[in-house]
Amino acid sequence: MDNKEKQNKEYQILIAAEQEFLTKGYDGARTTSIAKAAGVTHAMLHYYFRTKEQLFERIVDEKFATMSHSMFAIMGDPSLPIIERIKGGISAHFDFIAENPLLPRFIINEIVTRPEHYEVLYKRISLIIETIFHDLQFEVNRAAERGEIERVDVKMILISIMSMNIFTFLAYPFMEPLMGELMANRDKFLAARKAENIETIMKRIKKQ
Amino acid sequence: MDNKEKQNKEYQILIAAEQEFLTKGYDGARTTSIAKAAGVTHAMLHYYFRTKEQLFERIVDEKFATMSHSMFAIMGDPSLPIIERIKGGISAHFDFIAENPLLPRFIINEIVTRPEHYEVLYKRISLIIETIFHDLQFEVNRAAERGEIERVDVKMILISIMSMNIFTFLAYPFMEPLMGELMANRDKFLAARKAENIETIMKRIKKQ
DNA sequence: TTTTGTATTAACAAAATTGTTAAACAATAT
DNA sequence: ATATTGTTTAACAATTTTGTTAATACAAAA
Repeated sequence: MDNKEKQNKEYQILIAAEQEFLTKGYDGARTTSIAKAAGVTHAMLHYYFRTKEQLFERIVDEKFATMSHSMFAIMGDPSLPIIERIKGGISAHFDFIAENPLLPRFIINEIVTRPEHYEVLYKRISLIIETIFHDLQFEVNRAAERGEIERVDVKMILISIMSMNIFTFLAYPFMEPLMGELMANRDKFLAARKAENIETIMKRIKKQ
Repeated sequence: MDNKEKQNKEYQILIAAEQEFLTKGYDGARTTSIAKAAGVTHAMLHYYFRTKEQLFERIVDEKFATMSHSMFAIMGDPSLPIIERIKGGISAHFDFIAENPLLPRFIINEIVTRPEHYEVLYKRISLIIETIFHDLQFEVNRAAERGEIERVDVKMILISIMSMNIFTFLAYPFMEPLMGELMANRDKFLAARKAENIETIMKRIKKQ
């Protein structure tokens, strides 16, 4: 985004819309509120995007693309030994969500409340997921044959990784007031949580 | 709920409201839609509950109570050996969420979008959590001294348990179309997932 | 059987929210 | 300079949604 874009009203509306939709969801968002935050009259919003629905679609598309990227992060670096690769994958995925902490709730709410809209999208993401699965499962099987790790179902491991990484941010506002000292310092907590997630998965796959 | 209650219009409205609020959230819910589902005119809804907000409060109170119960489930049976106790706690917590699969999303959305409403509630839940923590941490420390398990931070373990158990249901509609065979049969998948969560936590706390 | 309180309906009112339009204005090309 | 095109504003329209009210039916108590 160059300087022109920053002053550009259309762009300002997109920025404000992203914030509004991510925090309040489609139903909770108000086009007037978005316009106000963007510093334009609400007629401008309709001029550029016609309807609330169309503006929303723009944000959804971008957010689903972002989510695809987070899937790639979990894949790790294929040139590393499998243990290091999985460690790196967990860490990269965690960092990715940390930079997009509002993303998981947004995606989940969308999918749950309007599943019918996302059939096309599923096909795109399915391909990514299948590729990651096969590649990782192949490496895991080889390492298991060499006796380095346990023979595990990679799909289950990936679900566990996503669960622990994503839930950290999904439930953060809920847990924070409940956990006292443990979460007093956000950065410190997140670092500890990332280490814990890695440790948990490592222990799950390592040979006893 | 006896037969009278089932025919009772006030009760019918509560049933319909619960369904509507849990699936669509406060903003997405419509009082007219609730009234229609309950088989009454929407004036009746206002007659019994005055405002949408008050009707919502009723549902929120009940759901937060349900959530407190889920916390107790995770505590397990204190008369069992620590390993069995934790296994039982994970299993009971998983089953509890399985019976209330819409609960986590509802609670998280509420807390995130209106944190200011819940200060009173936090105090109540904090007490529960603190009690569970101290009791479990005490048992874990004793078992660690006897060399049965690793010395671990129970708060971290509990967060991991909640993450894996809750995320299963939070993201189910999202993962289901992506996972093909693995999730073809819901009951089978849930059983496998529960076993995986228990296995993961056991490996995390067991002495190598 | 009168009275009293509760339940119910239909019509209406108020507010919020999204969306439209005509006219003014600015920028740019011809 | 003027025509053209795109941008902006203010006022308005339509719809949806929540909430109210007056009239009425009904059931229980006095």
